[in-house]
Amino acid sequence: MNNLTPSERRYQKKRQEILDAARTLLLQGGVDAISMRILADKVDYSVGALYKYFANKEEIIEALRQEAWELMANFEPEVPEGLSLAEMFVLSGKNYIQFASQYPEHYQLIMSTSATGPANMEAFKQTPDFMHLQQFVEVILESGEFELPEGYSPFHLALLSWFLVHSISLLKLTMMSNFEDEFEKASIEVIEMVKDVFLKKV
Amino acid sequence: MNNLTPSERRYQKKRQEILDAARTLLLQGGVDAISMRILADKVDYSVGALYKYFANKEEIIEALRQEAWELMANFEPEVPEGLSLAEMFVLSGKNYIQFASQYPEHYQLIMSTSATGPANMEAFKQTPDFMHLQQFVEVILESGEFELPEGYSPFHLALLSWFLVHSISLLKLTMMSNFEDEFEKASIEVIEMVKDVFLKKV
DNA sequence: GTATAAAAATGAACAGTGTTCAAAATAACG
DNA sequence: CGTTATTTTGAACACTGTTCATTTTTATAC
Repeated sequence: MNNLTPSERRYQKKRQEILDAARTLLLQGGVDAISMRILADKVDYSVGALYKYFANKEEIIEALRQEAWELMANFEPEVPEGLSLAEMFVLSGKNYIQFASQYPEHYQLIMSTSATGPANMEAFKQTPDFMHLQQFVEVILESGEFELPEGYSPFHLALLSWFLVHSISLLKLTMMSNFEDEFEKASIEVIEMVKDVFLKKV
Repeated sequence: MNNLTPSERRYQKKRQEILDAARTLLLQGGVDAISMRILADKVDYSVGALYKYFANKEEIIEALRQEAWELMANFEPEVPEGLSLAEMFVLSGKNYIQFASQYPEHYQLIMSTSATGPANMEAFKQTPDFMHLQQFVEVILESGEFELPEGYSPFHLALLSWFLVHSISLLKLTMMSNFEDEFEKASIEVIEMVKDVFLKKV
């Protein structure tokens, strides 16, 4: 069941302990609050010892970013029954925004990916969350509830939707943080307008 | 004409000199490249002397941010004659994105406004660039080229447009920097789709 | 159980960062 | 010129991430 040597087990345990402390610091004061010395204090270690478990600070942050991605992937608030696909379109937008609000540091960590982004458009399209979004958009279009103007593909609508929720989530945490409730309300109205304007005319 | 004392003139001149050097550093390596010691070197000053001209580093950055806002406000690429309002809608989106591409450090400086954002929605609406955008949207709607679904105001369309160009500009500089051309192409198609879907049906 | 070899933890040191402040140099004014 | 203000300096403080020789701990062999 456990084919690791005792020393390997201890190693992994300590590594996780460091990561736990780093996550606590992240949640307390954002990514800038993660300091190697403070981190060493929290896990009752010397500074230098941390570098036996992680090559550098960025590797710790990268591990937390990975965690954040998984957190977002597994974030699935309850979906009420009996909704139309168009209504679910709005709801899933709300859910995305809700995740960012509920886990602001995690969300910002995910989005501050200045280092490693997708290598090309194809790689971005295969990002789990965008792929999921595009598939959902395709379902709505095939159902006939939504209708695209001539010359555009589901990809365009998925990208539009992603721009929306991405913009709203990030702005809510930064520029619009002084009036986030008012901002979110207006933002959701915008999503609803997008829904209405893509609804198939009878 | 010049009612400043010589000492005041020298003071302002030196202040500008510091700001010029700071701008150079900004353009070379982004906001993180602005270091007080390096800055002092560039203007041939001691570190401490800088603090007679600016209270702290953030005040220098804030001054550069102010400059960046003005730069963006005065950024008006040539507009071809004989375009329809709908076509101008797409073009002004392109122009916004072009500014961000042409002045990436300035644009990111503007958008990294985690410190000072508008105090409330009303203040945001009166931001020069958003006000300009909303007025333009109103013109298109009044002309009859665009048509809104029932229950929405020009504000909603202006906000949607702003979300789009904001998202595209920022993503192009960060997450999608590995394939910015491909990304911009797809992004503009999204803007065109938004144009098409709001076009008044005959 | 003890000696030996390997792995891990330490704490000082290095090169940075923004900021402060007493002391020295310069400018302004009577 | 002498006195008072102002300006400039450079050292110091409290941080930051990272490295490394030295010590301590753990694992292995006898």
